[in-house]
Amino acid sequence: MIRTCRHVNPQKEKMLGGIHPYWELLYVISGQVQLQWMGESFLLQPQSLILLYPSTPHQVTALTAECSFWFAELDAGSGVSVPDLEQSIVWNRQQSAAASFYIDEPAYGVTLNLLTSAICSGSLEASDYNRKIAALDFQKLLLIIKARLDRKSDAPASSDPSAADEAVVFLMRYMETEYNKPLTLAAMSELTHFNPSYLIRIFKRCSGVTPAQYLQSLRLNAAACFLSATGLSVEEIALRCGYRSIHYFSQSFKKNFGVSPSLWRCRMNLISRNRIM
DNA sequence: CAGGCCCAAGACGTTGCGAG
DNA sequence: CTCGCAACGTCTTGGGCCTG
Repeated sequence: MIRTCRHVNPQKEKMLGGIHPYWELLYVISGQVQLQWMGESFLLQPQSLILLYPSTPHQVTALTAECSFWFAELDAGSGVSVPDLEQSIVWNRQQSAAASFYIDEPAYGVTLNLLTSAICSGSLEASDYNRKIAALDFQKLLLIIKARLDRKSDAPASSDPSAADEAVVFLMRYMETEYNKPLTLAAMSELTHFNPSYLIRIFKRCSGVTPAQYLQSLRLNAAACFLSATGLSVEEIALRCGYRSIHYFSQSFKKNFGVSPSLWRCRMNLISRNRIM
C-alpha cells in the first residue's frame, strides 16, 4: 500500500499530521518546515528526509510562505528491512541538525530524485504499476538508511555505555512506543531487572527526568497532536494516550500546557485559520 | 451531553539514608 | 554500583456538581 501527497504553499492548508499504523516518509523540497514528533521539535530545511515510525503521532507545520514538501505513507510489509524506532529518531535528529545532509551512497540521491519527480509529476496517480515501482523505491530508501545507521552503530564507541545506561535507553524507547498502555514503575523494574528506586535514580541521572515524568510528557505530547489533528473527543484522546481517567488527563493537560484540552484545540484551530488568511 | 473543576482517599513514585 | 527501607510527596481515580 502506498499513498503520496505533495503540498505547495501549505500555509493555505491546515496543519498536517496525525497518527496511523504505516511508515511515513516526509521530504522537504523548498522552504522551512517544523515537525513535532516523539516529544521533540524538528526544524527541517530543504532536502531533509524524515522517517515517521508507524503509530507515532506527528504534526507538520510550514514556517515559510514559499514551501513545498511531499509525504508518502506506506505499508513496509513483513520481511522488509527497516530502521527501528531508535534508529529513526537518530536519523531524524541528523536530518534536523544538518542544513544540507549528505549521505555517501549514490543510490540514495538517485532514488530520492526519482521519487520526487514521480510525485511532483503526478505519475503515481496515473497507474498502479507506477505506484508499485515507487513502493519498491521507498523500501530501497529505508534499506539504505538502515544499512547506514547499522554501520554507524557497529562502529566502536568512544566509551562503553553501562548496563544502567542501556536499561534507561531501552526503557525510553519502550515508553515511546507503549506510552498508550498502562505502565507502572514495577513493570519497568521487571523489564530492566533493576530495583524500582534505583531505576528512578539512574533514569534521572541519564535523562534528567524521572520515568513517570518522561512517560507523562510523551502522553501529553501525543494528546496535543491528537487534539489538533483529529476530531476525536477529549475522553477518547485521553484513553488513546494511556489515561484511564478523563479527570486526571484534563488536570495534567492544563498543568502542562496552561489551558484545558478543549480550549487548546480551539486555539490551535484558530492559529490554523489565521494562517489561511 | 460533553467537558471542566473540585474534593477526598488510596495507590504509587520519589528521595534520603544506610548497608553490602 | 546496587539494593532496601521508611517517610513524604505526587499521582490517579471516582464522584459530584456546574456550565455551555
